[in-house]
Amino acid sequence: MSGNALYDYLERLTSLMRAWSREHPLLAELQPVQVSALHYLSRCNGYSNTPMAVTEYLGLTKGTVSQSLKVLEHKGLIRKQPDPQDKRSVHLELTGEGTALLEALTPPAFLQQAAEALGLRGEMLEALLRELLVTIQRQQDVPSFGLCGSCRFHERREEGPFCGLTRQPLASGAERLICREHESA
Amino acid sequence: MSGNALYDYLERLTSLMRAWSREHPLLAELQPVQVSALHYLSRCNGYSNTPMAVTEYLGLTKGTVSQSLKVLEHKGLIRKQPDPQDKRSVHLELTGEGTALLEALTPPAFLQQAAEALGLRGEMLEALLRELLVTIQRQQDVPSFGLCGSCRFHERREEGPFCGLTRQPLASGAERLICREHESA
DNA sequence: TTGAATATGTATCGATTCGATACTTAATCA
DNA sequence: TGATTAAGTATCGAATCGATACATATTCAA
Repeated sequence: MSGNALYDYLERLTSLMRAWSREHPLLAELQPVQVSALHYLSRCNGYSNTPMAVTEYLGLTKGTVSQSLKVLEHKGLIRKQPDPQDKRSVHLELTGEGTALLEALTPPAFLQQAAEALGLRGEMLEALLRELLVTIQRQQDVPSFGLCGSCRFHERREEGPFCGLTRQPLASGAERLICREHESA
Repeated sequence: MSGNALYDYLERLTSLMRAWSREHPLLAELQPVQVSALHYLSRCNGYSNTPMAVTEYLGLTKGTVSQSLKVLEHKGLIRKQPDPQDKRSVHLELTGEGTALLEALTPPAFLQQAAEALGLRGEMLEALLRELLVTIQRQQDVPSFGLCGSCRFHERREEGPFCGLTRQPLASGAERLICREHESA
């Protein structure tokens, strides 16, 4: 019975997010899934900004995502850069316009206000939600899409952060970005 | 910065729910929004099972919802009953098939398992999510869709529960159902 | 090193969602 | 009684989405 109320609340929150997204003037011309893709692209690292990574993150098929990305590109919110190593692959980056749009509306004001009103309890909620996600990922063998700095391949060297999987040094600040290759420590 | 991580986690949870829904054999032929509507209809009271109530709950337009409900009816998952008082209005009830489908898949197993693994912390998460929703509703003047028993019109009389708004006695068990007229005490 | 298997990404099709608009019918209220 | 409001449906066009098929590039084994 306990998980049932959790599901109820998440359903309700989803509905509220949808209503908010539909009413917001900046988002009226964007579909919810496009906003999700933009949001992911703004928070992931250079290994994780490909169409396939977006596909895995959103839980859709690559064909569907390809279409949505085409729309975003056509609207001037993202830009495609061919991968110098793998000529099949493409990297997606936000344009200035895309970044500005996203900064103007995330996080949703109604969420931020409510979280602030909860104070310490809001921070606790955040921590518990995070714990729930980690638990799900461990139980379900689902790609974790965690932050680079919390990965078991992450090394803190004297010269700076380093990825033990790709054997390459990382830019400073990379620790806070989402990585599709992330594996819990 | 605090509300931002909250948004990240909710986005990720939404993606996980979508992926789960797409992979589940019983849901393969149902759209996520149809599942949401079914779920709502299974948890609301007799004042709240109309197309307009579903529209408000989901944050969509009545035209859109009308179409989705037509699909659900055509699939034999819900049934329409004309309102005896208001001849414009229609009440929606789940068929046996609809009830069976919903019971087979809610709450999602992966959510329930993770919540159980968290134990007491899972219950705390539930309570905090509930608090977040109440806070949002108070701040944003959004319809609360709360449980009948927590409404300021709810009366506990000797003969049984009673609604002070419609001035009618309620069936026992009604306290646990969602009401579109709900107002916090 | 050649060839099969695999991976990334795109194109197309049909069913569905979704908002906008217009419409019908019924209830409400002045 | 008549105007306004409300519930619900129908239709249209744009977009999502999954399925399928396809082109290109990489990998890996023989």
